[in-house]
Amino acid sequence: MSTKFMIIDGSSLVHRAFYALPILSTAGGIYTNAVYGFTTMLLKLLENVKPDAVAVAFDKSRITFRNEFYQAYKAHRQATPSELAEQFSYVRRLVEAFGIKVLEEAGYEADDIIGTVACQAEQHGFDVLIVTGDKDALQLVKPGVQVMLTRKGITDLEVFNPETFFAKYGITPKQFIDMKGLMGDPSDNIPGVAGIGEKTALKLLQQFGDMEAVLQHLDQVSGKKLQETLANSVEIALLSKKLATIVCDMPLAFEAESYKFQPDMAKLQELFILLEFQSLIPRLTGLTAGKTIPALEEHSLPTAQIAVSAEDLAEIRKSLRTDSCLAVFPVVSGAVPALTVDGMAVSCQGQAVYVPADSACWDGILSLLADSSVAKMTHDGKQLLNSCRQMGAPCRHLAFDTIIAAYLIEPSATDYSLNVLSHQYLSQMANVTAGDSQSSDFAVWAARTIEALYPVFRQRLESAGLFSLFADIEVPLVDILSAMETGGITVDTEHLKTINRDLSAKIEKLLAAIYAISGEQFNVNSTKQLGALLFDKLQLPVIKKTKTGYSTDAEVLDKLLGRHPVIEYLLNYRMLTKLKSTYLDGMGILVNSLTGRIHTTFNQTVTTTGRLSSSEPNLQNIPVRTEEGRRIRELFIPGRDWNLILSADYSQIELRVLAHMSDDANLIDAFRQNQDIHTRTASEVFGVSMAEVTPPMRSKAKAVNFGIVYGISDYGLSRDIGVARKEAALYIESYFSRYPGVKKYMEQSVAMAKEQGYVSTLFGRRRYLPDINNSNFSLRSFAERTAMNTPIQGTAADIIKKAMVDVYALMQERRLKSRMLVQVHDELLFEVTEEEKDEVASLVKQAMEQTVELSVPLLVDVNTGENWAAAK
DNA sequence: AGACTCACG
DNA sequence: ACGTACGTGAGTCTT
Repeated sequence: MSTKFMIIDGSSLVHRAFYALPILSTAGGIYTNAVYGFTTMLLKLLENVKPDAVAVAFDKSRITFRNEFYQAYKAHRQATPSELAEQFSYVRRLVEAFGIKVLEEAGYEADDIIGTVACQAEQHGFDVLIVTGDKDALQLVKPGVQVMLTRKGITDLEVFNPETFFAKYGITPKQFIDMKGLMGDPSDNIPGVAGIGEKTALKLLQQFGDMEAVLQHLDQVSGKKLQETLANSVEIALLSKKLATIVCDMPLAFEAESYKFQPDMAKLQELFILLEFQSLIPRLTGLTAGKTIPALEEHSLPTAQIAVSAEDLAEIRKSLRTDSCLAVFPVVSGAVPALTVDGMAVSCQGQAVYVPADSACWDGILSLLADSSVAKMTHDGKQLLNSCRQMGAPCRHLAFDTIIAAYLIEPSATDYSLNVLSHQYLSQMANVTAGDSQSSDFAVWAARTIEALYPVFRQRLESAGLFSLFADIEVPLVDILSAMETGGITVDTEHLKTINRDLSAKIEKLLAAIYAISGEQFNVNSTKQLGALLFDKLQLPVIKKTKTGYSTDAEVLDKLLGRHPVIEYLLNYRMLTKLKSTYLDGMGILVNSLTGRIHTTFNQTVTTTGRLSSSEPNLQNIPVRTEEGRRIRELFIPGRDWNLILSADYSQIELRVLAHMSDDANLIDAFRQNQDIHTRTASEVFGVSMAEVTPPMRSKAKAVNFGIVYGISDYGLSRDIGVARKEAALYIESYFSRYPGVKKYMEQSVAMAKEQGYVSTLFGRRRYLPDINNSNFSLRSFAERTAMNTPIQGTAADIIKKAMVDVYALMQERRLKSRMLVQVHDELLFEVTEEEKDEVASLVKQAMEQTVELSVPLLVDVNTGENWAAAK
């Protein structure tokens, strides 16, 4: 197989690109259109030609040896515009990052270097390809040397070999020089013989062969006039030919090794980011595949099952610099706690392999994962860590998770799949195997894509001030959530069955009573049928309507209480069936039959505020508000090797955060004195002493406090506490006059959102509010309330997340057996041993209260019990 | 798939 | 005059 040598006329292509593309510049004002055009061409060439050796030649100066004997050579050329001149240094840096040798010599044009190197390479047995936009280079075509010429623009390319050249021009490449000598070339200021054009030159050369032959046999030239013209122009003809001749014997040493193409992926990514070539980054990943590392080349990518040897992994390990990351992407099936790992793709600087779990060098992969000196990046680190926990293999030093990065950059997005991210951030086409995340091809693509996304995300995180939140809180939390999911929480299944039987009996009785009172059997779960009974047959007053009919929700039923005996039964029925279907039946089937535990999924990228969410089952909405509901909490018990459930919850964390962020003196005072905040608010709003606050006053004040946190509106408050809107407005006015700092803070939050388009938490987490200036009242109001609520809810979320990181680290440090089980926004749940109970209680309380220092103290209540209900 | 209802913070 | 309290997930019925 022959080896390919590609020589590019950098000067020519950059000029072409500059004039072919509209002026582009980065946000920082760097002009990039020529660099961009050149880079896309270079990438395309590397992809299509797959050269083994590459060089790029540049003109070094305007003055060359040709000026020595002909001053006017290229003299009338316009000066390079500064917009283009500035781009050459970036082109050079790019070429160097690509690991491509740059050629330039004082006194010579790029063409001469190209001619010289082309001849040398051809003599060394290379297949040479010259790429240029300058037709002059066509004279270099010969067996073993092809010229690729840009036609119009920069994408249309035409390849010439001796045959295709002759077919097109009817002369040989060597004669091309004679043509130019005779005709001249106005663009280069080559004079040529006056009065000889293309037709005549062609005729002469076809008859005589070359210029020298023409001049020696002037007598044989047809036409007296032409003979005279030529005779008078011998010197100028020979000079013109000399000017047009590309030098092929410059004194240049040829070292084949120095032209070997070896891209530096890290440098390239850096430059692409700098120049804002995001869309080109993924093209880098294909560059070196199976190319530069011989050990990998043998098992050439990307076939599905790749046998990888220990040496291959050693190569990867070798190419891992201390500041570089290993991208990993596991292929898994099933879910926690019955997860199977089929294999894993790993990639380092574009060199990727897929290793099946049953292959000989799987241990090599596991040792890479366990090696804390090798930083890992992945997409969905929790999945990776769950996989490792499943195998009982440690995975150390998770440094970057693209799913978390994408979430922090854009928390309102709903789809953080790699496919979407590569499209969104790398402008990459959808991966064809994307539907099959089980496939090894997908995994290899995924690992490379993660690497390509890394610099983009890293830069975005840093420029948005999100990196510390990312690296110090969110990424460490990934491992903790994985541990919590894998560990699970034990459920008392016997007790579950008992409660379920009990509930079923009660529901059956209620159902019978409902049928008896209403005089008909119907589906009570159907709001449509229930509405027909209540509002058509029984003629009860319609309190509220929904889009599709009558509303029958608890609020409506509450208002109908006493108007008909069936209402009370319905309310109870609703409550009990909810408990049964969602919490007993629904959760029951999710208890693992082997471990007796439930393994929820904690989602770290769902909420727009920064909170976690929990699903399958949702352990963050286990009933607590009613007596019947609290029985569900009795089902959550410590595992066999533990003794107690410990619960630690922040007291009024959101209002404390508000006190801190608003810097309201009155609110701060309330918390510094550790007063009952709702009583204090009642005293302020109603203008009475705290001792005079009555229970209804306190309850109203409590609603006001909630309203404040949610982004208050008189309408919402009036609806919640059942007073006239005017009265609600009065409470709000009164509140703000007593807490002016809070009022100012809320106004600032909205103003900030309107100005910069987003609001942020104490830790820098952002939420964008595109509707904040919308002319639609409803949408705008919603955005305004969000602007008030998100910094508070989000900061509280930041705080408990940071506390989890602190608590987990301390528990590991002290090698405690007790384990963190669940997070419920302001509460952490643990299973603890009797011996560790006191230590964990004080450790947790301390860590949670001290994780951040606010202008008011954080207060954590800790309780233990034999189950979740008892730990209150 | 969307609406409704209801569980939690 | 406008018309929603903020953030979630799950079960059930209807279309």
